[in-house]
Amino acid sequence: MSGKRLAESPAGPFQPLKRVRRDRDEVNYLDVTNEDDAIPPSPPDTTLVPRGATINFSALTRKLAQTRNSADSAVDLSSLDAHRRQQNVLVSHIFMEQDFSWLHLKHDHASRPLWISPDDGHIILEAFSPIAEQAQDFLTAISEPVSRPAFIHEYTLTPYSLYAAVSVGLQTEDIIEVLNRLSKVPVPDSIISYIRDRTLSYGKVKLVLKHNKYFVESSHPETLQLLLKDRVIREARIVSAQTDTSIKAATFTTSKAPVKGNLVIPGTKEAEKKKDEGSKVGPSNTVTSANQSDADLFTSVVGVDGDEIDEDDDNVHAFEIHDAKIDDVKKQCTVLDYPMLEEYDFRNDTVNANLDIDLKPATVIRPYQETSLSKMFGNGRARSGIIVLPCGAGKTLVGITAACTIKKSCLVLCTSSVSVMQWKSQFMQWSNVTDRQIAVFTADQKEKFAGESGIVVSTYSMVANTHNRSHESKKMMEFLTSREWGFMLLDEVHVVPAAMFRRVVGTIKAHSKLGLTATLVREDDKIADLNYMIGPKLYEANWMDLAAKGHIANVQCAEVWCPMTPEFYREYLREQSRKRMLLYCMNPNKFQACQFLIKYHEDRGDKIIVFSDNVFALEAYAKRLGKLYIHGGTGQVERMRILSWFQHSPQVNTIFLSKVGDTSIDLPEATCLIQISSHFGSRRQEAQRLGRILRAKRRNDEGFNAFFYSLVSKDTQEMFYSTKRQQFLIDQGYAFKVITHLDGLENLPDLVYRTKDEQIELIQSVLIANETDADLGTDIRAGEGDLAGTITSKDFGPTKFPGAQRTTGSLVALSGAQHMSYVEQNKSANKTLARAAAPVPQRHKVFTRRDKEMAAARKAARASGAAGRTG
DNA sequence: CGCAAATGAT
DNA sequence: GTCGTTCATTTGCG
Repeated sequence: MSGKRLAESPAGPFQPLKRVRRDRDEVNYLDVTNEDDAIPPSPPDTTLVPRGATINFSALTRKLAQTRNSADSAVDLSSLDAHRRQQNVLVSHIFMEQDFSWLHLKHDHASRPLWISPDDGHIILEAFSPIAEQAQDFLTAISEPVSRPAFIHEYTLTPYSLYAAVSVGLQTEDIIEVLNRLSKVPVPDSIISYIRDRTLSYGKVKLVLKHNKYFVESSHPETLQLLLKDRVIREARIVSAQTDTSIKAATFTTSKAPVKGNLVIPGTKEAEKKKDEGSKVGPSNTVTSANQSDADLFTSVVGVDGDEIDEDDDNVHAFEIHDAKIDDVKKQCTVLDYPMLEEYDFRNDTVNANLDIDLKPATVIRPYQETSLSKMFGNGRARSGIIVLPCGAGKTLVGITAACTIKKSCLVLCTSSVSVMQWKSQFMQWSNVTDRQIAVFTADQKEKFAGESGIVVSTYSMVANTHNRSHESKKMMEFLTSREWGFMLLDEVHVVPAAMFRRVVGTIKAHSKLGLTATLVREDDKIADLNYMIGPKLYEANWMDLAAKGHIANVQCAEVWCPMTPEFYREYLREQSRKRMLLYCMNPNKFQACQFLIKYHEDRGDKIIVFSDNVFALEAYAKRLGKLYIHGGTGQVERMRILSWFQHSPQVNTIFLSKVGDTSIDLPEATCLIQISSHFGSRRQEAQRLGRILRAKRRNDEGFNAFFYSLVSKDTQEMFYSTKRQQFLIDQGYAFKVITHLDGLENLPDLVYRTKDEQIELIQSVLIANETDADLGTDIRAGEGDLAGTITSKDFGPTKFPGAQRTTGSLVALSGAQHMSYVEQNKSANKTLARAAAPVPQRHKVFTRRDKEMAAARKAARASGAAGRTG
């Protein structure tokens, strides 16, 4: 089935090849294989890789991921030869275009896991290598992961990734050295000079706050000299009395380079040890577990002693600059290709009051959380930067731990007010922060913390908003902007590059910033801006690794191809693009597939979330299948009620969600996710949705899986979008299966839209709804309140409205009293509800109440007719 | 509570 | 490759 997909993708991944070194041909390839350290003829068949490791790795690795499932079953030992031949045929034409076979393999290349492309700095990691995990640690530090499916990982060296590498303390020559040790071929000169060039200028300059003064700091005085040649930077400099008296004007203040010292990140094993040892504190340069693991990497992989890679110069040099000109200097440094790292020497900050918080004793953080934090606090200061962890992997706890390490005033920003509340409660849960120390700042609540220092949790829009501010907000904003913050925590940091939100970075004075996100991708090109706005990416977890270690769920991904029924496809071809969407969403085959999957997983005991971007489709599906749903129009109270039913009641196992589910709703545990409408190709959204089922609880059970289905109508635009959306997940190593037939679907009792008549009815309702929505739109909504297309989930629960009058009105509208065009559609909707309600053996009280209300409503409607609506 | 306006992501 | 629609969020006001 995957094969079919391959065949159908028009261009395939192999088409857009760069035409490099066309003169290369078979001869060169043979030259290499004839060397004494020729590749062994037996598996693992690395012989394929050197020729395949040419270009367009992304496409290749992605395709490998997609075909992995079929390949796995197809390849056993007996057919390995056939498989290899097949692979050769598949990729052989590539070598005509580009060939690196002139690179000399080291004699022991088999034990080294890396291939490095001389052209573009792409690095291929053999993930099946025994030292792959250590190599991966190193690669994540120095390069960007491009694609990480099961066996072959691809990384790329970029200026920013090297910037990040330097910022976590790696030195230029060490990077080259380790790379060389891991590589099957000597690191190409082009790559060496690339690394030297970039690391020479990047990460050499730091912005440090010391005793409430800003310093531009560097280990290299000549770099500071260079920067001072720039007018903007020169004018920002404060020439202190001390330097004035010295003979040379260009002398900088000099001090010992900082070491991590006895800084202990709370919640780590180190912290435990400290507690046990009591007062016994080692020498200032204690080796932490994080340092230890780094050392392990270098010694085991590289064979270099830890001492050798220590910083060669212990002195740092600095000049002071004006507080007010920080932004200018930062910008200018970026322009000059010397982006500044921001570091906060919080332990020596005596000006800003300490905040007395700590993690609760019982709180222990996970290894990868510790690793990410060790990147941040590696040298005893707080580095600004971004940490990327999948949803459900405990981003919040990382942020809280960071705050508890810095122990200064802290500002937390998130996207929605729901998140604000969650952050506050998480702070209360994991740390010993008191109610007086933590305050929230939203439209509803405008608090200030008591005392010198504290935590404020707010939203981006609250801080970014410039006009139309209420009096209270103005006062609060003055409070926020007037003081210095030790730590700014940016939740969902990928939103910050947006025009409005990026203002907050400028308006708030924070000494260190930490951005958290699960998906560091945007569909525009603004994501790179984060490098200078917040800082480099300090750590990015590999989803597959976390899943393998049981921290997040193991997810089975599948794309279900639903053929369009002839009637729907005819209309699809005829309609304009806007209505097309609705048609392929409402495809009866998709409807049935959805019903089948829900039934199947409910029987297994799964909790199921169904996503639909399209609200009309969302409501239609939910009503037809008799499930609860939430969309943007659903009130806050209603949402909470439905979510808690979903969480606690064994009768409510499926809910339907619109885009609201993407962010800001803290969804309870779910183990199965179905997408019925995902028409725009947003990788972030797809990843975020998948993240909804990653939260691990029962995940340590052997063989426990979560399920992710994408329902796609065949031969429509959806196919294109679906592929685009999946890219992020495929790069994370997820394999999508393609399902074209659901076994047993035909035999499902109560299968919806089984007959042609019902399908015709559906298509008519779709077309009519489309028109009426466009024509009547707001008029009807305003006049009738709850029209068929606009009612929300409140109709399923106890109604919020005081009298039965309103309920009656909405149901009369539902049954289509006012427009003939609604009759067919809504009669069927009512029938559906009634039918779906009846056969369920154990009724939740929600439904019994609803049944009663509906019965009463019908009775009232019969008795009073349309007149009843006027109330 | 409902509305409008602004903004964001696609 | 680009264009634009829709649905979501936030805020303050009446």
